[in-house]
Amino acid sequence: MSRALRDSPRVHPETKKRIQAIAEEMGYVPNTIARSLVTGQTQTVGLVVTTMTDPFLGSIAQTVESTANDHGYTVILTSSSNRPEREIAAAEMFQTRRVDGVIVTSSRIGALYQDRLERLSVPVVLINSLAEYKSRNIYSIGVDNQHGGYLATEHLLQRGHRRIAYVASPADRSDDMQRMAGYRDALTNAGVDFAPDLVVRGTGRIGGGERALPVLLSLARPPTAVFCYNDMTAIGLMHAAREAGLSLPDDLAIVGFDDIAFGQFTYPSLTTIAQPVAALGQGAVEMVLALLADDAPGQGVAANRLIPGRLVVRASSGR
Amino acid sequence: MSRALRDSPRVHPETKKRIQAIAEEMGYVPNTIARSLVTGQTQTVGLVVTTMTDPFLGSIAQTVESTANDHGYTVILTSSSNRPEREIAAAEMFQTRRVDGVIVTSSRIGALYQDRLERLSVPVVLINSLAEYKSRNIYSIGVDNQHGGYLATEHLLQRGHRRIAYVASPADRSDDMQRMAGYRDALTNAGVDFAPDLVVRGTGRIGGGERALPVLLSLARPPTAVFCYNDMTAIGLMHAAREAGLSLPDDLAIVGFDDIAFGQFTYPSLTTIAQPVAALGQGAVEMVLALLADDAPGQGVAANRLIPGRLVVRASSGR
DNA sequence: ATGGCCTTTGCAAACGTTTGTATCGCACGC
DNA sequence: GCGTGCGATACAAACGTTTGCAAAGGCCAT
Repeated sequence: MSRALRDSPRVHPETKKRIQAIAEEMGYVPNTIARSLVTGQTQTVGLVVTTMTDPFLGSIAQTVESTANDHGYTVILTSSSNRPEREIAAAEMFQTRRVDGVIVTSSRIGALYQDRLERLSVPVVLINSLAEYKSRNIYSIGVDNQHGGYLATEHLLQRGHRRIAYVASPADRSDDMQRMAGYRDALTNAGVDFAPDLVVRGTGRIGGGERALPVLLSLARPPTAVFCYNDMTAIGLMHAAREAGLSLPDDLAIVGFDDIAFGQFTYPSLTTIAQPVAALGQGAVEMVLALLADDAPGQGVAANRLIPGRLVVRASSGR
Repeated sequence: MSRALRDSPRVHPETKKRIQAIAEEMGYVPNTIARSLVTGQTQTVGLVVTTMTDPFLGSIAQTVESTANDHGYTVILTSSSNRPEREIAAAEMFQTRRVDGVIVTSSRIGALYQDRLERLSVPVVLINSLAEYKSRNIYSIGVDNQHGGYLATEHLLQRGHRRIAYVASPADRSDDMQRMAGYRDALTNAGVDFAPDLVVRGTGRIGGGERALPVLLSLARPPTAVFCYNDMTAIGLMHAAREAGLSLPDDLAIVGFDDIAFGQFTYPSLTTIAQPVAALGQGAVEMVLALLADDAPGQGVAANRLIPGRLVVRASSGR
């Protein structure tokens, strides 16, 4: 009977119609569980996200869910809150649930975590993160952070700024390092010396940006412009600057990274590097699917991808 | 062997230890699929969210995932984008995947959709939404919208405002109607006549707030204060007002609803009604679990709940 | 030595599918 | 009348668990 509802070669189209009608009438609903047990496929991908509270990650989750759905796959959601034990637990859960693939966003992939992911022996695609070491079944897709950092800094340089600070993310995240590399490249290209004291470590969240302001203002020669690791940081920084009575963007020009929707509505509106959100979410799902379809890994759709970001000029970087 | 890994009564603790050690050594990972097939429980709840892009819904998703996880349940995510056909598809998917329960957020539950949900014959808990008609297995938890609307309006009245507008959500959503009822109650209580032209329909998103401004300003007697259906609407309205050269909050006092994180960082910072996000997400999961544990529906944890919101006073409503 | 209790071990049914193989009936062309 | 090919029909194994039942073995009190 399963043939009548799915296969074609062996069963006459008309009989198929008839059986489907009867099934419908009886209120028959196929049981994916049983199906999965025998086929060894769950038509399921696991998604790990650090926090859904961040609207950028929310957008990623949205496109991942949507394109997975379009391909007949279901998404199992876990949020790690950046806590390693939750990440490990998620990996174990994926294993017991026999997901067909895994997508991880914006996490720093520690050795322990990577080990777990590898042992799943299903395709793993990292969005905006890098594995610690090369691995057979771990692939990645991400924005070109270095290029983005370059664009942002170049933009500020073109506006005439020479003392440009960088408010970084917490630990040594790879995306942060790359954005900073782009920042340094742009400075060097313009003949501006890199000054280590102009790099301040934030948190990637609003509070980090707020706390960066006093540090920057206390410098002997404070910056006239700041490139921030992400929009949340930039928003925190702008907020603190306004509280401190600074006039934006005249006293301090600011550029963020991500292009979250709110950037348009901050005051002043936020100049930023737009992440190709749809391309990232969609691309990640398509990579997983290609790898499942046994496409040659590392080639075509299944190749690691680096997608350029786009400078979005608004008010916070001056006229 | 399954007894050794789970049950206690029949197997000696020491033997249990030994067997677990061997299982560990062999790299044995239990197969939830097979387990579900025989037990008829998937340890899974389906979550329907209109869009993950809205940070309020992201927070809800976050707490739902987190507490479900704490109870050993896994979350299957779907976002409906408010499209009925996706909601129907989600309900069908939940059925084929045999989820143990379903949580739906902020959706308007049409008759067709409700019918599908009912046919799942598993507990369904609605967050901030109302079913069209009573049903056996559909329960709800939500913020007390009417009370919230009352608090917001009362606050503006206390600030001396008499012409207070309301920017509503799109269709006849029940939460919108309740918030507006609270708004009217507060006006009546203060002896202020309700003026229908002071109610403008928005979209629940930023654009709706932006488009409401010209409508309000074109009135013969424009409002001096506005209560908005939600924070996104308020942010759009504030943005448009600033663009129009109005000085906030002096020219226009504004109150939102939800208390999304960004409200602290808008300019001016946003006075709003805080939703009890954690209580909603956690409560919804606990209701599903209580209903699964066969607790008497409608009583104790399994009773429909209405949780009060809280007025958060910031700058946008004036001093 | 016998019976009773407890722990361990073993076996098999069941869950709801997919999938391979076998059988059957039937119409067709030779 | 006979092989051929095709669609329908039937049957059974397999997927990896849980769970009930039976049997076996050890220990103790009688």
